[in-house]
Amino acid sequence: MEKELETIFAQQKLRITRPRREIFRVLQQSQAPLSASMINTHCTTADRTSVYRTLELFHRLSIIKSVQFGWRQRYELADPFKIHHHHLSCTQCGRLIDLQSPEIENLVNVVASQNNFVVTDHTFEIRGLCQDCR
Amino acid sequence: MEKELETIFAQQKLRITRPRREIFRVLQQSQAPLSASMINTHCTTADRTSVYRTLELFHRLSIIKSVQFGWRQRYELADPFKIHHHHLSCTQCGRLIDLQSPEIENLVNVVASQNNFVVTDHTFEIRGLCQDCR
DNA sequence: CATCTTATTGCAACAAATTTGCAATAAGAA
DNA sequence: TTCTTATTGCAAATTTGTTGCAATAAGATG
Repeated sequence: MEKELETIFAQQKLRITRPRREIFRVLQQSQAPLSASMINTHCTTADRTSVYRTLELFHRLSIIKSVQFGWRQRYELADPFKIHHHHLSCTQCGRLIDLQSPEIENLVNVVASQNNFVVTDHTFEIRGLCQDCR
Repeated sequence: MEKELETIFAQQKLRITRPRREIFRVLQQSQAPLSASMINTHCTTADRTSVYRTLELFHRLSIIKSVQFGWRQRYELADPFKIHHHHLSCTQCGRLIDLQSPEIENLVNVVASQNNFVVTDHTFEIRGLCQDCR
């Protein structure tokens, strides 16, 4: 996947730098989505400022996507860098269940073409109470 | 819909106050989702603090929901107060197209019951380039 | 309608999160 | 190895979000 990163960067005169590598790795090694400040604390070398700037860059390049996490937002790697999935999220205990569904992928395409949209990404998330908390 | 508000509040010893009314109205009159600070500037009487507190309260009561808007998150009225819908969002120009789809609603229920989940809310969002920006 | 209880507000002071300007640094092309 | 310039780190400024608390005002009650 570092391979893919290089490809993306190569073109638009962007450089693969140490902070960018580190932030990417942090995101990659995390199971759950992370908030900006969590990413911060996981980065030993990259400066706070770089984290924010990199996060925005990654988002613009669709390398990461942001997802709802409780009342706030967090980030995780996007499609080509992670197996595409969605979330079932328990509002009580915070549990996050990954979910894959061909039907959704399908629906995305149908809806998009109906609206003349070129899809780059999508999000599907169900919030509620999990088995244990219901 | 003010009617519904009253019903919700009546029970749990909550009061319908001026700031709460104002914030609700601001949300109601807005086409697009608003950020906390946008809501702030639209409120003439309610204090910043009240806005934050009210937003959290409304969220807990499922009166509003938060949605992705570009890189950040914004709020809009939830189901009973607005027709349930999803978003097609253009990453280029920021355009937001409302979308309704019975299939999604359906899928939500199927997936949820497969996982023993009690659904309280869900999000579906497609990001990409709109007709004009593609 | 006056009164009483207490949920809610506004404010001021904090604390945390995010942004900006800029000189120093280091990718990566030549 | 050199050179260009994208990117970084740092310090300072802003913007966002939070907390404690006395003052206020919903709305229940008589």
